Amino acid sequence: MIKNIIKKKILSSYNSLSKNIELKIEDIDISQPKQILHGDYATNLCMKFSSSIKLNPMTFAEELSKKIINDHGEFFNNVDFVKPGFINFKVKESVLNDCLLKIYKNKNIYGSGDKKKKKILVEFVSANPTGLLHLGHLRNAAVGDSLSRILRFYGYDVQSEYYINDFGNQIKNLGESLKIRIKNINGESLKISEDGYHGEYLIDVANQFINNKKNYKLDDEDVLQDFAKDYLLAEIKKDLNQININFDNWFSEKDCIHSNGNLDKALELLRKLDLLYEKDGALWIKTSQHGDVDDWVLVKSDKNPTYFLSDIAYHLDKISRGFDRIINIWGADHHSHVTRLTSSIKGINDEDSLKLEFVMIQFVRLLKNGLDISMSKRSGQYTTIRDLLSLVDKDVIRFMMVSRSSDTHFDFDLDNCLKDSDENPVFYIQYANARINSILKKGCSIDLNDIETVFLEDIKELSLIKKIIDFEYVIEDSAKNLSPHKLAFYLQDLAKDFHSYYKTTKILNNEINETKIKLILISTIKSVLSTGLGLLGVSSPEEM
RNA sequence: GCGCCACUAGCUCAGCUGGAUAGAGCAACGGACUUCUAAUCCGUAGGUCGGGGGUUCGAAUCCCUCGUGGCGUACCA
Repeated sequence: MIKNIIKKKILSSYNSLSKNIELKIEDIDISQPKQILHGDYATNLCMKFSSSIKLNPMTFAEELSKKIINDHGEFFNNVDFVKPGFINFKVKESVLNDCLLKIYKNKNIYGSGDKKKKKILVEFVSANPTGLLHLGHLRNAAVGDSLSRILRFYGYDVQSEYYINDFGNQIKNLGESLKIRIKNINGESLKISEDGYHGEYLIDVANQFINNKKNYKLDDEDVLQDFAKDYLLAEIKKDLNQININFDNWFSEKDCIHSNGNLDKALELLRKLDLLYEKDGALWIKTSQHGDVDDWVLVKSDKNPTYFLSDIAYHLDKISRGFDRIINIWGADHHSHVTRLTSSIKGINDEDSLKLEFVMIQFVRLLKNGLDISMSKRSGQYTTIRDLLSLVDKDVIRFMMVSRSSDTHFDFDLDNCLKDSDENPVFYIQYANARINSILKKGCSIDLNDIETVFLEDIKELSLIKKIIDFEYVIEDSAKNLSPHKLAFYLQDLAKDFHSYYKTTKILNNEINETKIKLILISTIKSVLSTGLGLLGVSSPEEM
């Protein structure tokens, strides 16, 4: 809002200088200086365009800044030009106050973007239904869900989707492993094969199977597979639900790809485009023609399709559903699949390949007492989400998992998260929210509806208003860069500024008008905090 | 070998679509509770942005190169 207003003012002043180059509003960048003495906002316009305008940056900045302050004195307190050619803006206090009041009156929707009329599909987690979700899936889940929420809030029509790999070798192995567990319970001493599933959870599944399927026989593979898959999928949903994640779509590979003839359709399409060839009895795709270093097998010499063929068919299905953008959130261990898939789609339709976007999630390690406990010693399996939930609050888990850039490795330190103090940023933010709530409750008899103007001039209050104004840009930044961690950092900043303000300023005091205005300020902060936390899937308790 | 990601304060990390004196939290040190929640605040200290080159008015940011670590590199999924 405010940045756009500034851009327009710069542009109108620039235009009246009649230079040889025409500037567009997109050419103007507004940044926020780190140093307070540089003002509230700044632009590098004069350095950026000095050469094309054929003026020394400082001369240009001097001319333009003088013109701006002359034209728009009602908006700016001050417009400075400084070396090496920045123009710094100090916005009038009344402008900031007007912003605050406007935001307060729209606080329920503040920060949300205009409707974009674009559909986005965000696919994430998509763990095989052959076991419980573990640490490796957790960061993916948190990032995917937060991102979906942020993009939706920013104005996109977003659908979240979980792709269920319920077809192929893994499921076959699952069924066989279950069979052995059932036989074990019945007294047969058999061992699960090396590529089977050794986790103890299958013992539970086996017991359930025995109880639910009276007179069962173990010769029907499908029955065993389906039972195990359905059981584990239900457990996965349960765990996701625990951390506040609910998918819009659950997409079954078996039902929506294999049973629908989508594999053949994909092959037919690829064949028509001359992207296939046979070698050594297998069917290959010419991905190397469209950016990959290698070609890949789609149908093995034993005539079974590879996973990659299903993946292509799946993405063709996504595309056919009319999404403008298709975002895949994948573990970094799958990064080699990115080129493979985009090359395939590029071969089919280059424009479609542009719709594919990827967020790669680097590994998380779980630390306790400085030691890596990602892998449970007892079972040799990764720590499950369920195990983690028994140790750490779900809000802390959700927040911590999006508190770092996705493409950096992340050590999740349990010791810090178990403390209810400074080291735990989630409590810090929630505490700010709770503190505000406490004041609002105490002052609930005060009517704020009759306030028509606010006038705050304390430096802390003004910088809080600016911080609130930032929220809109943080959402934009997070959405455009697919980076929920930017929001996480912002919320910590805002909470910090509030705590500091709280310490030095009495909100409820004898001066009723002043109290009202301060209440408007903190109530807006509370609203931003809880909106922001909500976008990260974190709750905002009213009391702590 | 090749590819992807990372390397910034003691630790964990922001900043990377080039901008002003490189930031935050924790840890360390020193302060603040007759106060709307001290789960808080204020202050001090802490840096060769992995090394080296280049690009330009300007590089943590872009390019090249080397090093270190993680992850990939299937007719598995």
